[in-house]
Amino acid sequence: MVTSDGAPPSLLGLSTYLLSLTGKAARGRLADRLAERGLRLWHMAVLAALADFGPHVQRALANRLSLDPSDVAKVVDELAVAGHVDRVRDAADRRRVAVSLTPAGRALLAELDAEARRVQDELLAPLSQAERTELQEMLRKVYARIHSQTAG
Amino acid sequence: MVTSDGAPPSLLGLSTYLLSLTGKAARGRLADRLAERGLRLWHMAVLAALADFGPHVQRALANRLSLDPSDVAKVVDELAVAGHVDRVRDAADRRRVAVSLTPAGRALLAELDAEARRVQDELLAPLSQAERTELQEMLRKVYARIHSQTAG
DNA sequence: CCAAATAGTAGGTGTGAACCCACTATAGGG
DNA sequence: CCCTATAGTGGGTTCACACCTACTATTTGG
Repeated sequence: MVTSDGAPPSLLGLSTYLLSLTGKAARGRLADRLAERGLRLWHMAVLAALADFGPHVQRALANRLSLDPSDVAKVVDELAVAGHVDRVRDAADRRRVAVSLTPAGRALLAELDAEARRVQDELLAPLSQAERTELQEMLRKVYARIHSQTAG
Repeated sequence: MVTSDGAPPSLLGLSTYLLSLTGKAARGRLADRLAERGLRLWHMAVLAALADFGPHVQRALANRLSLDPSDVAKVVDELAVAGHVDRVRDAADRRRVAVSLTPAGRALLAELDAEARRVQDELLAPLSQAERTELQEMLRKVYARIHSQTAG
């Protein structure tokens, strides 16, 4: 009867599985940091979208982040209550709500970004700088494919 | 007001985030395939552990897979009902239950492995063979670190 | 000017995952 | 022989996430 530990090699031979394990670790650690501030990953994603592209109508946020509009409403609401984003009703089309970053939101995002980089340093510690760059590039390629498939 | 789509670059610049996105995609696709057979990832993990290391006492499975013993019981129960594993009460220590693969279970695992490789080919399509090998190695290193940290 | 489409929102559903506790059966040490 | 530890198990909790539906307010096209 086996008592030794260690994950099954036949699973670790599958990049799919390895990717899902490391992804889970990355997600989990990042989520933990965010949870300390009462936030979830989507809060950070929304802040990042606003920082990168400026104010969005909620519908646009939903499209960009591939998140359900009703879930966007909830996330935005929480961010607004906390003072990290502003919501202003569009005067021309009163159905629309423009969401924009507040200075507090921008500052928060900077902190979250720093946290994420700390998680990253910790997670990718066994990799050289060159390897990290390579990994980043490969993941980008893979992500681009996933994303285009999802969109198309 | 922004209307274009595409994820925020500031997120895609974080390997942590990319890893979590690609990991989610990998996990999701694999889980979908498994779901078609009424299985979840843990079922596959248990089958793989048994195939790689032979029969386990449930406690040992729990340790190896870092899964709660009570959850192991549930997964093993489902596999046993489906005829993929055998459970036999240890004669020497009647508290223990030895779990082993049945031929059906071994066959199932082979199919699941093939599915996983198909998912992998699809997911890693944008990468060359050399890159896939590199990715695999890097992920292994990262995983090894995660695993040792969790264990220690 | 009305019908249809659209933006936002409230509320609810189902699922996987990660835990936790209590309980039974059994074993083993003092 | 009893006390404690251990294996397995059933049951329940909490959480994030992905969805879906119904409804209001508003705009727009015919």
